[in-house]
Amino acid sequence: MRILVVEDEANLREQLASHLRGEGYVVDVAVDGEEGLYYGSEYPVDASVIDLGLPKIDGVDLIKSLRAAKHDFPILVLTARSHWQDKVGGLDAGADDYLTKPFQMEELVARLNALIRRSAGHATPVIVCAELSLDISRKVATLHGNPMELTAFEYKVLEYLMLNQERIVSKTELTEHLYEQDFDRDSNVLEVFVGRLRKKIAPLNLIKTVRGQGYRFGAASNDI
Amino acid sequence: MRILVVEDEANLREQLASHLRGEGYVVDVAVDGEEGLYYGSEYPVDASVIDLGLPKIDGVDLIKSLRAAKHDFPILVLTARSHWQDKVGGLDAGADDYLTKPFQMEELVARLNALIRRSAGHATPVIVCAELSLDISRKVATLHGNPMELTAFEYKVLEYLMLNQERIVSKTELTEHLYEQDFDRDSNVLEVFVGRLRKKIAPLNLIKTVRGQGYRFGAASNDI
DNA sequence: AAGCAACTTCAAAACATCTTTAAAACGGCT
DNA sequence: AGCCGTTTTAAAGATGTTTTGAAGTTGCTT
Repeated sequence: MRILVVEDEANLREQLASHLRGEGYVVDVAVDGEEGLYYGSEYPVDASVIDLGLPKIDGVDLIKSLRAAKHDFPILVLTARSHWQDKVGGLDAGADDYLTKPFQMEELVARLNALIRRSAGHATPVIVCAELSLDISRKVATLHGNPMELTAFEYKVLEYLMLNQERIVSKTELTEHLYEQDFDRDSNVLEVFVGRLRKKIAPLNLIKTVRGQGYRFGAASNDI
Repeated sequence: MRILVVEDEANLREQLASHLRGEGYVVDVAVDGEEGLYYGSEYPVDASVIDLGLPKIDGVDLIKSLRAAKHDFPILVLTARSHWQDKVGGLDAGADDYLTKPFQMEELVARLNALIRRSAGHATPVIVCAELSLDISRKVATLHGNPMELTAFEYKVLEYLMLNQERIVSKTELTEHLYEQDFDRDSNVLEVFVGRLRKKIAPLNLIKTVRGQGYRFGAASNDI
């Protein structure tokens, strides 16, 4: 999952970036509203953390611009406690949630997780498909009731596919959401991971290949 | 479908070309306005992506020249965000849509798809003919309500025929729009594909042969 | 009936995807 | 820091599907 962080204060920015990377997210960082708008338009971000007090373009204006440009990824705004009233402006502009500084990283991660999950159309933190279920908040997959042994990357691939189930997800889309930008276009890593996932969830045939287009996760037997 | 890309910046040009090819388009690339005018006049392009800031002939002038030469394929212009006012000049010159840089490839592809479809005279993304319907945006054909299993090329042929339904489409026209320029003139590939399509949509007789001229797609029983 | 255009069938070539393997990178540990 | 086990990546070969070329058949048209 790709997160855009827009924060001018260097310290907090680095802390956010490194913590989110540690959680397994791909992170783009922007130091001001202008850069934020650029990254938001250029990359397929899944969610964003935006500080309201920003140079060049103010946080509220950034959110308005992003929404005007039809970018509908979830936005979590950060406000200083002394300006907590600002949050109303942020939510009005199109943000989805807010957090007043200072805050706990755990809480930010939890909220971000929830936002991403809901924006993919899942109300609950557990996605179930046949005998396989995925607990997004705990980052655990369960097969036939037993927790699966997945590596970090296997989990990420499975999570992305399950969050977008029944939809064809191209390899390009997967790499864009799961890797930092400089990624070798003609590598076969994803095929290897899909292969491993298939082996682990066998005999369930939940990950279908749509030749020339990508993969589609789902229990549906009929093609699309 | 044949797309003309006119973009001077090498990086973006290659990205555009490879992404569009990945989407199944035939792509001609031009590095400046002069080349753009040449390709636009020489090849039967279905749509074009033109950057406004171009060497030799400026994007706006290129569009004017193309329109003056009665080329009426849809044009999508790209403008830098800092010169967003340019888009007005582009649209005035005869462009059909615009996108400010930076943008996401998915959006460009979606807009291009819509432009091509509308220029063929279809307002909605789903073309229906008898029991057969084609969803251009999802690239899926449906027969009697069931999704059809079409290979990439079968789909392309069907799409071209359905977009130009009731009109006689020659084999030359099909090859020019569906293949890169170096194509063996006396191959019978198209006959093979039309044969396969007919078999798959049988018993519907929607693809008629007009001997000596080409194929005509449509439910109409009377000849033209 | 001859000539030509279009159709059908089949197999080779080209291509995308999958599998396997091993090397490289990483993380935790002393 | 250096070692060891694990995870990720690269590479190469196997498999399966799609596309193409070729040869033969059908069937209009004159």
